Amino acid sequence: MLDFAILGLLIERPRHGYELRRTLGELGFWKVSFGSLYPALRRLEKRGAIEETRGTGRRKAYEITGAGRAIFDTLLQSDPEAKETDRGFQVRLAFLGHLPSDRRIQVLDRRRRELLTQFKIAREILIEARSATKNEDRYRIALIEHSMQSTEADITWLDGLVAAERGVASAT
Amino acid sequence: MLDFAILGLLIERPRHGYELRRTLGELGFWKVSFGSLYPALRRLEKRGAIEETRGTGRRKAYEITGAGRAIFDTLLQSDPEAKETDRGFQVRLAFLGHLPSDRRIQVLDRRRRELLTQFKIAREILIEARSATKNEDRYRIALIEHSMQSTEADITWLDGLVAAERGVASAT
DNA sequence: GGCGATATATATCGAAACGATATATACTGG
DNA sequence: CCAGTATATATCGTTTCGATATATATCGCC
Repeated sequence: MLDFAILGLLIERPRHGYELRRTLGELGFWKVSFGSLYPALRRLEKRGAIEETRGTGRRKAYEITGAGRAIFDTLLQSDPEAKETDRGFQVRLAFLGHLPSDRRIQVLDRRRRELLTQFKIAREILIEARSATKNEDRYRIALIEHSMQSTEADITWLDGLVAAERGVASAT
Repeated sequence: MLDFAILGLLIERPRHGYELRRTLGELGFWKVSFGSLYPALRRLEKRGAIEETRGTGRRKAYEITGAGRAIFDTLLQSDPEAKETDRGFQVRLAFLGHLPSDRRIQVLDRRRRELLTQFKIAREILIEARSATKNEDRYRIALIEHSMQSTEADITWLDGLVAAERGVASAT
């Protein structure tokens, strides 16, 4: 997934390592560690997906190659029914603009179904936990409740994205 | 942090590996993989923090030792000002009942400050991103907005926990 | 009662990511 | 011009992941 994210950012324009890290953090993904980033760049280089070109000063600018674009496309088009991590979805979402509108809705919809399942499971667990409460489990209960609330909010947010997408799709 | 979580759960009662994994997932932490869990158990065993005792059938029940309790306490009491990951906080929260009330508020408060910083940073980034919009960055903007909303909701939730804690503290 | 399907349970492998740390260079204020 | 901070690359050991293998227990059902 890190590879996917790096390639996606490099499609826009060449960037150096430190900048990739910063941008990744700014997208709200996660602040990837150097111990992840630089090995990832070596990896992509070895696969011929990116090329190093000297930048100003100490910087090494990286450019995406044709092969890199192909890899990005494969990842972008990959099965919308397959399971995905939270981070995986975030990265996919960030580059969703590269897909045609109907495919976008597919991706959003799958995510919605996943979250709904999670929500239902959490609800079951909460009922269970509440009935077996030992008083000092207060914070455990709070944790489960909060995870439910977050999931619910995420679903609502997704609904908004789908609605906006349909609006755009029908307007064209 | 996984070690911390395992010890915390084993303090209540002996559990076997699979059960630990399930419980960890139910607490809304994360569904830890077997490739993390079983090595973690070996690690803790080697440190003398836990002991294996045959359970029914194929199960191996693990019990916490005195040394294990000591390690748990050290982790629990560790510097409330140190940086912590999201997961780290979650685990700490789950076992917050083991701390006295005033220390609990400290932990919640530190987290609140961290989230507020994150929120402010996200706001800056959003302003920046909006002004530089290239239309198909729509989903990127949405991602940042959503991360802000989530952080905001988390802060509100924390405020509720602090209020409840103060209520309990003053009621005693 | 038995049998097939599913759930439970432990384990391991290679790859990926983490967190800490080292080091060098560029920028900035006094 | 020089000290302090921000930028930038890199690597080390450890942890975690995701996939997969394998064995046992349990449950539905004819």
